Amino acid sequence: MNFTTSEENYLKAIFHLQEKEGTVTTNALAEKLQTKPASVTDMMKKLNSKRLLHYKPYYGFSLSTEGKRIALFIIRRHRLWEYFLSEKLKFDWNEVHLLAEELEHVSSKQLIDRLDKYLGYPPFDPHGDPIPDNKGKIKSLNKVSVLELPFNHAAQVRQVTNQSKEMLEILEHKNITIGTKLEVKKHFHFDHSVEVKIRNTTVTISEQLAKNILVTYEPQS
Amino acid sequence: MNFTTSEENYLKAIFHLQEKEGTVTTNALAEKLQTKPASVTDMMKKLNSKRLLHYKPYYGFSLSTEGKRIALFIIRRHRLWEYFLSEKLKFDWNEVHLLAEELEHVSSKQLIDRLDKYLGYPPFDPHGDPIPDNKGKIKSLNKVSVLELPFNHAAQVRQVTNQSKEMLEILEHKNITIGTKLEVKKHFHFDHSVEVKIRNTTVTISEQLAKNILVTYEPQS
DNA sequence: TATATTTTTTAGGTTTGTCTAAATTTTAAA
DNA sequence: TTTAAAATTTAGACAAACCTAAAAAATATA
Repeated sequence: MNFTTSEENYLKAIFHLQEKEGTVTTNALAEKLQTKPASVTDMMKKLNSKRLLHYKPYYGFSLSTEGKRIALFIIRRHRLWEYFLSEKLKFDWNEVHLLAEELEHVSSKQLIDRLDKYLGYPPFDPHGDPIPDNKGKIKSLNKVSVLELPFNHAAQVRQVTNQSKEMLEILEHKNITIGTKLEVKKHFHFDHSVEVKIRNTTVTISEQLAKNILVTYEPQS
Repeated sequence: MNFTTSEENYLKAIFHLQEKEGTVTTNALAEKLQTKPASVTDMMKKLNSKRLLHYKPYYGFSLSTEGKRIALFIIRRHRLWEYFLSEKLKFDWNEVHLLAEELEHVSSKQLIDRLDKYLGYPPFDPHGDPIPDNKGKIKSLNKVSVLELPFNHAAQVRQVTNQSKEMLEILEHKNITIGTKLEVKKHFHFDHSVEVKIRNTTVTISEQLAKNILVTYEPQS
């Protein structure tokens, strides 16, 4: 089955909202897709008739198994292109999203599988988000914020939950990016700031910042 | 200015027909784009009003300077993606066209310029067709068919004008592909077949085949 | 619980790119 | 040069994906 760009964008948006908020409402979806609630309702009827979601007027909607499966493949395409743009074409990891948004709708399975192979089957995209494999499976990591990280554990930055300009500015200044390795050394109880060791230097990070930096680490066995 | 996928396909098709046949007719364009003459007329009006072509009802049409400029950029995108698919993702050079047809409509100039750089500024695509540079300039080669090639000149296969299944079959069998180096040794007057040296072996090629294989060579200085 | 507010849907309209069938113009043939 | 055939355009419709304004349903508030 083939889907239009618009259908794909709806499926992807529903998937993300479902994942993040638990539920999806007509208004939230309209907001996310920069469109009007009435247009969302139109599309819900269409996707419902294609059995990609469960929908009852006024009762809300959610992706069907098939809808989820397709959303995961769209996300796979998106994240592989993001990886390509960042790794091969040397785009900054915060520039790749919009371009991948367009490339993801080229849907040849063979193309994507070969791209995957060419890139060396990367499990995570440049933002630290997992890339579904060619069966739609995602390798999920146990991510915690720097705030929750225990002392003296080697950890690696995986994701930045707030991507405002201000946030990116401070990250750039402190030279923290996806993949950066760090270790928490100390908590200051006065303002809840955190002292962190990065590449043999020590920096202090505010509570707000620490909260928005997600890392992975190996819990002591 | 930004154009729809449909507009871009029309511009590209007109450019190719103009180049190959000299003129473009409504029917020929409809045939090429697998659509109906009435639809072509509709689009001609639209492109005319955008000043991308010169159009007078019943009198025919041709690309304006601006239309040509844009067509060349679309062709640039198409051929760079073809090169990428063939060179990096290891698709066969006769499989890349359809995929490039989709990728070419992702129109970010920055993306294409970086792709170009990443690929090493290739001047020719896997079919031997020239890739316009980032100013729309194409490096044109003096191509001749194997039939017209003088004796004992090292030449290189650049293009195959007939791409039927039958043609590709015989090329594959004889191990001739874009980039293959060859030299003409002899003409047989009886059936106009040509004896050609390829990689230290000698093969005979029929007149029809020789006519459809275009090569470049350095004329004796 | 009745009323006000918010959310969602319906009704009807627009644009883009397509179509078929009919009309018009050009070109070819008698 | 008149007629027949072919090419092209016009007229009117349709599907997809939007929109606005109004109606209906659900939720929150007095």
